[in-house]
Amino acid sequence: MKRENKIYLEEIKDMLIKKGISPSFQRIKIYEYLMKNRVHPSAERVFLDLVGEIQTLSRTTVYNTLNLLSDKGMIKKLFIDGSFVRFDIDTSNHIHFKCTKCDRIYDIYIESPKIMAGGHKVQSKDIYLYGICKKCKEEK
Amino acid sequence: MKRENKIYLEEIKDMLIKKGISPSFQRIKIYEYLMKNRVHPSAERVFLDLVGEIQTLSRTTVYNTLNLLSDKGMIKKLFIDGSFVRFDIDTSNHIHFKCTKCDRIYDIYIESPKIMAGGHKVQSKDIYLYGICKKCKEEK
DNA sequence: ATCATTGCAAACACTTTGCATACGC
DNA sequence: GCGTATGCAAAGTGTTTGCAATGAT
Repeated sequence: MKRENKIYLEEIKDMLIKKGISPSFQRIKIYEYLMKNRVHPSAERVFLDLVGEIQTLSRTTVYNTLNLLSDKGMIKKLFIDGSFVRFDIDTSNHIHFKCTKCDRIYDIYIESPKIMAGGHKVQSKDIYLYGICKKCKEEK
Repeated sequence: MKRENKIYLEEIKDMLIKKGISPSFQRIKIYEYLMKNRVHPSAERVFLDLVGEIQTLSRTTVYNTLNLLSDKGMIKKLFIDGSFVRFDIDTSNHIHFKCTKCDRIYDIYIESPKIMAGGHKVQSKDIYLYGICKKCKEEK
């Protein structure tokens, strides 16, 4: 178990290096957090959940790291909330559904619709769905 | 010309009343601005462009009005920019393309793709495309 | 010893809130 | 005259920046 985790961390280290990011303790832990908590957390969420374990952690480092990972294409920023950014460790081609009741965000894997953009060169595409999720529907 | 504009303003007045919004001078002018400037402006943009004409206008009123119009479904908030909200007077079903070079936003009218959301109840859908627009491509 | 990363505090940008003034019916 | 809209200033959020201290090689 402990050994498994160690391997995990080594893998993260290698991924960071491969992207040209020096694998500091904080950066590894932040990336690990995103791997283990696939809830599209905000920077604040990452900070609050990690600061217990890493008491000296600062928001600055969290923001810096998340921006760095995003710039290097290791994570993706989601603008699904209007007032703050969420981060997605899954950079593969998928879309998001946000439940307006419980605020959970779900990954939806569909083959992305081909959209003609009237002569503009499309480089990326964000699709956000909003509504009531399965779980909330059933609870109702 | 002047007469035409008058009619315009009367129509806006009626639309506001129909939605249960009392048609104050500022509200009419803000809505009129959005009708005439279909560039998906930010609140700040609306404020800066109108404060020349209406010297006493305040940002508060602009924000209040835009939120009110949005709550009543007369305009739509766009979260295409991450750090600030843009407003779209066209609430019909369409999507947006943002040029990452000139920051212009284009409306794209397509028949909206039907997206299955794994059992969740989808109530609304935002599709944002990013890339280089026709104009910027040609200038290059 | 050098260079990069961290973390604090302050600054920032966008938006909302509290409240007194002014306006419209 | 009464209720509502306005507008100022202040507060609130989420994020970035400047810079000194720390850490890694």
